[in-house]
Amino acid sequence: MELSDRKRKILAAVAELYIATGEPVGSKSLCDTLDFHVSPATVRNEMSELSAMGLLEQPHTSAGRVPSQKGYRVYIDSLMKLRPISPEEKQYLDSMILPAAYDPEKLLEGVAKVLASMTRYAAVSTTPSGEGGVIRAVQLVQTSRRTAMVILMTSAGTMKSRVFHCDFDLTPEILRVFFRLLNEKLAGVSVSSVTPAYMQTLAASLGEMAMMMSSALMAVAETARESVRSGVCLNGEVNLLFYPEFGQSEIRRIVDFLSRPADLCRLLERSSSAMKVLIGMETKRPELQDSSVVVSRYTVGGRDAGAIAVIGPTRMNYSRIISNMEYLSDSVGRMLTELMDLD
Amino acid sequence: MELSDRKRKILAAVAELYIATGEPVGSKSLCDTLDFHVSPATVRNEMSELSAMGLLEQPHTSAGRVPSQKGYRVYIDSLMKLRPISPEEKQYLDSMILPAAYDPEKLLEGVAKVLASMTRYAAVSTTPSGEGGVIRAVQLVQTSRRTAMVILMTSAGTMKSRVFHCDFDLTPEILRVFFRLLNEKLAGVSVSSVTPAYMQTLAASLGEMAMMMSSALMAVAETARESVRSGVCLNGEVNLLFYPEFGQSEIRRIVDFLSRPADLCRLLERSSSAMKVLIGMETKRPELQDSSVVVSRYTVGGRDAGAIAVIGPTRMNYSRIISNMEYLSDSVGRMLTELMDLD
DNA sequence: GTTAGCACTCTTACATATCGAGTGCTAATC
DNA sequence: GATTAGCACTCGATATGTAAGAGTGCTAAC
Repeated sequence: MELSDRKRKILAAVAELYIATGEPVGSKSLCDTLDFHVSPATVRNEMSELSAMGLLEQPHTSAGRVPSQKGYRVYIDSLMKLRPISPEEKQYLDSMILPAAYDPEKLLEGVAKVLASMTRYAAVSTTPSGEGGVIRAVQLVQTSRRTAMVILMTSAGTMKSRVFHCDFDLTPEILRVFFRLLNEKLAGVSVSSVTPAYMQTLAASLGEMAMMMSSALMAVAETARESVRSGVCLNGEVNLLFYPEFGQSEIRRIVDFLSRPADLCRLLERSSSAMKVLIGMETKRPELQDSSVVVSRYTVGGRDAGAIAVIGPTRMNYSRIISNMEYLSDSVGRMLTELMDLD
Repeated sequence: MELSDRKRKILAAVAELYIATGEPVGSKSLCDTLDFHVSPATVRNEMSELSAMGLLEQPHTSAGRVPSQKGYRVYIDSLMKLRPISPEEKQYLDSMILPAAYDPEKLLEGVAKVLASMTRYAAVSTTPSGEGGVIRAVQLVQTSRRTAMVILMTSAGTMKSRVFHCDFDLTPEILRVFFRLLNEKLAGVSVSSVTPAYMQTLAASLGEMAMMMSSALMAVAETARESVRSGVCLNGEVNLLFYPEFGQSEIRRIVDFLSRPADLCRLLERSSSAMKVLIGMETKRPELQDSSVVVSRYTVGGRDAGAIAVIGPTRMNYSRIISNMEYLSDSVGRMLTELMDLD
């Protein structure tokens, strides 16, 4: 179905006005915002046709129009003008994420936080998964008399740490021996294969040394497990309170959904395009039928690695969100790529 | 003012019934729960007197009674029976915090999370502050070709890490030299004195070495700064949505308050007793006039170090919360004390 | 001191009336 | 043929009125 130029302008104006105010848009107020002169009656005729085409809908007969999901789709895909990110926004985003730039986990946590505070919606980020990568190095540092930290780096750019405790006093000597041993045995090994069972067999081959360091071995297994899983950071759920279209019960349902990492991850799954907008039921989740999700995937070293996303009401400021997210996922990708130093 | 035994029982019953149901309690339903027989009329007379004493109040004339802030105070201070924590609860709490037992930050984060999920209220925890402590050790570990992690441990039991980036390739040799240097210069130095300015003067004394490692020096200053500050972990704000006495606007006000770490910290400030219950306006915060806060401070090595807290409606299940929190703050204190190995 | 009885109060729910925003349709106009 | 003014109509929002019900306080009897 063709859309006349005027219809396109009207649809865009309805979308933008509704996004800005949250009120259904009537023919009269719409006329004021159009850049060409027509009477409300004409606008009414056009809107009536847009309704017939399924692009606009009315909450009730005597109310103004609101974009339908299909309407949003058209608006986003072909009408919306992407407002490029402003220098101030850029600077703000940079200042918030740069301090954690070299620690993937902290970085993605920071990204979720800044995204939530900037957009005033709920934000999610996933840390890159080490799946498919191999262990690049294991570090071992004493942190107190009987505790030490294991740090495990993978070729996929992940870095996980864990502190463990021993029943005897650690010495630099012990740590050095164990460090050499760990790296000998594990460097180059695929992360996913380092399960507790694998560590068990490794332990068996170590003789009495293994007994001493069983907690360390378990800590390594644990970091490996965490490296494989991609972590999910959630932030700003409470921002949803600020949108009157969400009642308490809706927010509860949404928040409940967001608190289930598995479901959340499925929502962010990789797709053909880096940027994806899911409107209402396009999410295929009844909990999100009145929400939209903007997902932007980032790449590390040219490979898809994780995603950042924003969840808010369908009446979302897509143009602003998208430009901010493009910048952020780009930054994240660059930072993490730099960390990998594949060279 | 003396309270007859019967009045005490009635006040306690009103409090408990109201806490359980959220509905103002009337004389009739109250009669059913009392363990002695009196008629509703008698109960009414007693309740009327309790109202006159300011221990109960009525939302409106034709409604049941609700404990006043003073009423809750009396209930908590002298009527409430502390239900000891159950083995199942203990096990659940342990299972959630043990994995992170040896990392103060992760531990307190975990505590806030488990506290929120267990109580269904909002939960806060503060990480121990290193203020007044001295630097015990600085560790330096390579994490990739051009990045390394600084880990700073203090005598107060804090441990902070940060990854930094260099413009040249790091070698074990460089790190070893720099490690020795850092520990020579910083071990035993008071954490609070390690400001960026301090690092500047330190750098000056290092000659060309300093130029190379300025990012490392800044990272150390940064970890020192973070060690001094006690971090605040917030969790479960959205749980407040489940209490009908909070409307959207109240929740918004509360959440807004909770998002200001400085204000939040003031609320948790140390006090004479380890466990403190603040009811409504006792918090001295208008945002929390309908909320209660239960604060439990934990000690590390015998010294007050931080706090965990729960924020919920005044109609809070104090008895359960308090016993859970006692156990948790005790566990945290013990774990962190073990970490310090002051010996 | 306790209790039954009753009038009174106040909230809640439901029905009814009114107002107004916004529409769709028709007929006149450009 | 497209545009517009005019107007009847719809339906939500708001206000008002009534009835039901929960719970009280008071009085008088036990």
